[in-house]
Amino acid sequence: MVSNSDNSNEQEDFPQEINGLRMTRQRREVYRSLMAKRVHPTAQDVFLDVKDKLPQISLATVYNCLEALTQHGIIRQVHFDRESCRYCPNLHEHGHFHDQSTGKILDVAFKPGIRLEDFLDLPPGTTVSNIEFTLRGTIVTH
Amino acid sequence: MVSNSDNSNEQEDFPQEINGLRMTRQRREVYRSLMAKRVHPTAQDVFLDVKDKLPQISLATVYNCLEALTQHGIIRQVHFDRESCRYCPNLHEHGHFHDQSTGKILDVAFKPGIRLEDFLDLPPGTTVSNIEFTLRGTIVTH
DNA sequence: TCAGAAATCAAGAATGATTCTTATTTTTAT
DNA sequence: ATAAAAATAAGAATCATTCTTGATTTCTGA
Repeated sequence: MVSNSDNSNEQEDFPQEINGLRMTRQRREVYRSLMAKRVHPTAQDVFLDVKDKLPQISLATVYNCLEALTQHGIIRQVHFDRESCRYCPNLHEHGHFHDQSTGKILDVAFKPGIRLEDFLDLPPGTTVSNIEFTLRGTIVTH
Repeated sequence: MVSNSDNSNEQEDFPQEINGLRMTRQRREVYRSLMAKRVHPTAQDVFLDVKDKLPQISLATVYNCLEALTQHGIIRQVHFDRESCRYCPNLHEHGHFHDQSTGKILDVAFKPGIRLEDFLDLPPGTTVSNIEFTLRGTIVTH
């Protein structure tokens, strides 16, 4: 492995730790890539992007980093059917719209103040810990 | 292959065709299984269940049947993260709740008359062709 | 009714995203 | 500075799903 000894000191403008997760060189670049592009990339996409900065990084490490970031609540996974998992650094509760004409994936916010019970018939006693809301369609601009 | 010559006549109480899809012996049993149990089974689950009636059926055929039924709008796929795909014969617009204490998956109806724009900030010009709404959590019964 | 065409099926191989394993390197705590 | 713990790279393994192929069944039109 190439020397990583400057790992923790290189980036003075970046926290050493987020939500209790140590920001290693690899995790930092993976997170940076997600924040900079915001295109809901797959692990493969992130891998290719981060390679410019860290040419020796492996795909397995990208998966490890994405998993660690997800487990610590720093990013979220986004699933469309059983396609490759995508990642999103937007932590606000929101859904995702896949525009089938452009292929782009957009964040879709919930109306402010709305609660699940306002639009869903949930069984009584339900506690929801995780929500995934995905839409497909097209956008007509004129 | 075991003779299938009684294929189309065996079930007099079952339509020969649904939404333009010919109901073969295999498709009929797959669909029957989904309708009878309503537990959102995986392809593997359906395979094991249908084997009682059609011992010679293959997993690939179950996948083919589920795909054909899905393509003809007779059933729907249900996805939780990247777990095995599950299948649902309820065609009403609805979401799915995975109860993490029991492992059960429940259909969750939308409030009657509600529209997406009522609770979502969709970009103008959006046409939604497909919705997937999945929740995880627990239910407290007392 | 019968022959050829089209559709369906079974079985197993192939695919592809993700996870796992292991050896190495880096970081942390003493 | 050193031993223990954590993280990484590389490639093998896994597993749901799809694909391929040859056999079987169903359909269509003489």
